[in-house]
Amino acid sequence: MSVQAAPGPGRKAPRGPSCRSEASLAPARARVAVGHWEVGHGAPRLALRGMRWSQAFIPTLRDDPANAEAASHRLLLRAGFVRQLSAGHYSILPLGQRVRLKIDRIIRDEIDGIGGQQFHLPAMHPAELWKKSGRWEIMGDEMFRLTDRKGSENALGMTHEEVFAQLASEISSYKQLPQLWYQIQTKFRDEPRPKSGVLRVREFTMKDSYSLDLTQDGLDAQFDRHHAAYQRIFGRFGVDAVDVEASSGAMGGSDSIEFMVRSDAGEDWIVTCGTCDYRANLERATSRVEVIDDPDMVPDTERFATPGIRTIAGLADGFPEVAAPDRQIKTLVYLIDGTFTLVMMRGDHALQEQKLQDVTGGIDIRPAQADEIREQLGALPGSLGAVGVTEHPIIADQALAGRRGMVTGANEDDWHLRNVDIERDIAVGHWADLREVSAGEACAVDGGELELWKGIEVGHIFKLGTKYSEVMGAIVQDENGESHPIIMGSYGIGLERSMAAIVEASHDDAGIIWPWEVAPYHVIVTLLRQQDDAVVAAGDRLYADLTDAGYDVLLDDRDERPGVKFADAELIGVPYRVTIGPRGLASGLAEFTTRSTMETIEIPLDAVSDHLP
RNA sequence: CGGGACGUGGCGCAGCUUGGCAGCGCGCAGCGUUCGGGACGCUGAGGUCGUGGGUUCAAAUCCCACCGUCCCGACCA
Repeated sequence: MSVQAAPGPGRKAPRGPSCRSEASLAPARARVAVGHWEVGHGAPRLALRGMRWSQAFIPTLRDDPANAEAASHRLLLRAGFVRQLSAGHYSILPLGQRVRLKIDRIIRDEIDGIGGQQFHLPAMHPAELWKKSGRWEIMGDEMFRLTDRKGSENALGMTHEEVFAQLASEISSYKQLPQLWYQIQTKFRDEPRPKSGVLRVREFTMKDSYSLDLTQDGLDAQFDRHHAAYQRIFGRFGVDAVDVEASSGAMGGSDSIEFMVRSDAGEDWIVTCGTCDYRANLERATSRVEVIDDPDMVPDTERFATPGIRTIAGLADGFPEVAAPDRQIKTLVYLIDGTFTLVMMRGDHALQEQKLQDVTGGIDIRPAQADEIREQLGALPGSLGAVGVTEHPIIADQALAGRRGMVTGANEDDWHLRNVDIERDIAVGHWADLREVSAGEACAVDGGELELWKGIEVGHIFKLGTKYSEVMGAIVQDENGESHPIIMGSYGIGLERSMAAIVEASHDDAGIIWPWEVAPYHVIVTLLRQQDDAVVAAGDRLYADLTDAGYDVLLDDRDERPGVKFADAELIGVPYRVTIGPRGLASGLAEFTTRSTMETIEIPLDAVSDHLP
């Protein structure tokens, strides 16, 4: 049995002998509603209030929905936590909302705990604001834009640096700093491809905080406090969120740390060392490159015919003595904001495009097309090289520094050059780390073996600097009367994504296993034999007592067979189940089942709360 | 944006090749039997077959266009 109709307003308890239960429940509910809603820092429990399943809208599905690949997608759908409205837009159902509220409150608890002040900013922003920061153009198609009746352009906020920085322009003295501002708001991003249920969507809730400081030291301190708060937050979510070095991407900024939950449903690759604590996003990760023995001196470069050869492997096969892959220069061509740019990698190394974007500061980066390359260089990919090229910028990966005796394309199809001495023969404009790390390589820190795994980004903190405060005029005077732009930091956590990450990390074949602090209910009281007055009475009493004690309790009072109730309880993932049936009740006993282990013990009915956290 | 698949009661699907009463399982409603791991019987309710156009006596089925959804890739605070 699964789909339950929502009760109409004022509808009474289900049929059956429940007058007594209503009487006993009423005072408990009223007290819970006012007594447990407000939660201070370090509150032991985040209680909401109880519910009878017979009146709840918990549309569980008996079968797996089609079109749901990721475990979190499948389970959140099947267990009745979310429903899809359209691609990238999900309705959060009551169970999901309870989890989200708990996530929300844990976040507020911890951010308030480091001095955060909560705001609520508009989701829709005037275009001018984004034009001022330059991001009206930078954000491109990823920003939802709309025109109002007056013809004014607007955007749906993807993030709120601009709005907060504009508010910060009202601060004029160092005496008002530092500040920590945050909000929990809906963000809109026109993702080209929403996927994996609630993991990658176009409309989602984010906690975004912004630190405002006079000095770099102040920023560092707030950054570190956030780092610690995030570790506490994800700890309370019950997930292992690994903090990794990251690229700050299009946001600019320096230090950047992402919090990643390991999952194959994730979309980021993370590199970790097996023997030390080095860990980084693949977009940023480095590794130790073995030194290649080069000749001290090489003769002048020399053309040689390479008919039909277009690949690193082909050249290495054809000329094994001179053109091993680590002796070749791979020349890639990119258009970086329209500038035709040569990018050189060692033949056996791969380019990490995000690194290229980070070092060039480019916004629009794409590989050049064959015809564009032929027009500029006179040859097609497979025969390209940078020797003698002076009219285009050349960026080289640092693994090529100082190399001699290299082979590269001659910018003429079917011809290559040998004896290339990079410093001597190529006008490298910029050296940088551009190489993508592979699994099994040696850690740059201690030489340990690097591992690659997929993760879900649930949080990201980074140091913004003064970019937004400068454009928005958030300038303060220090104690000497000198003006300084406020130094900002930016810190985000995705709420629904966190909910999905928790499910990814905590489920089994039967369903979700909610960690205690984020569980929609702490306990489910499962009644067997709905017709048995004694069972109903005992259930009502336990429900009232536990609710009274501050637990979130779901009373499964549905007239269903036991198998259905057990299966549903496991599916929605309530941490503890208390089963009351006529068999045990005769001797005052109930069954107590722990969802995570599925262990069941018999305990006295009046001792249930002794077994709860 | 490129490649692939799909769109038929709430969910999962068949029917389309070969045009002719819109079906099945689950779920839902009523009655009865049952009741500690997704019961059973009987009786019912529920569908613009994604949308628009075309072909035809007749379209879920054939043709065209569009829309939507999912998967892979590109993309991506």
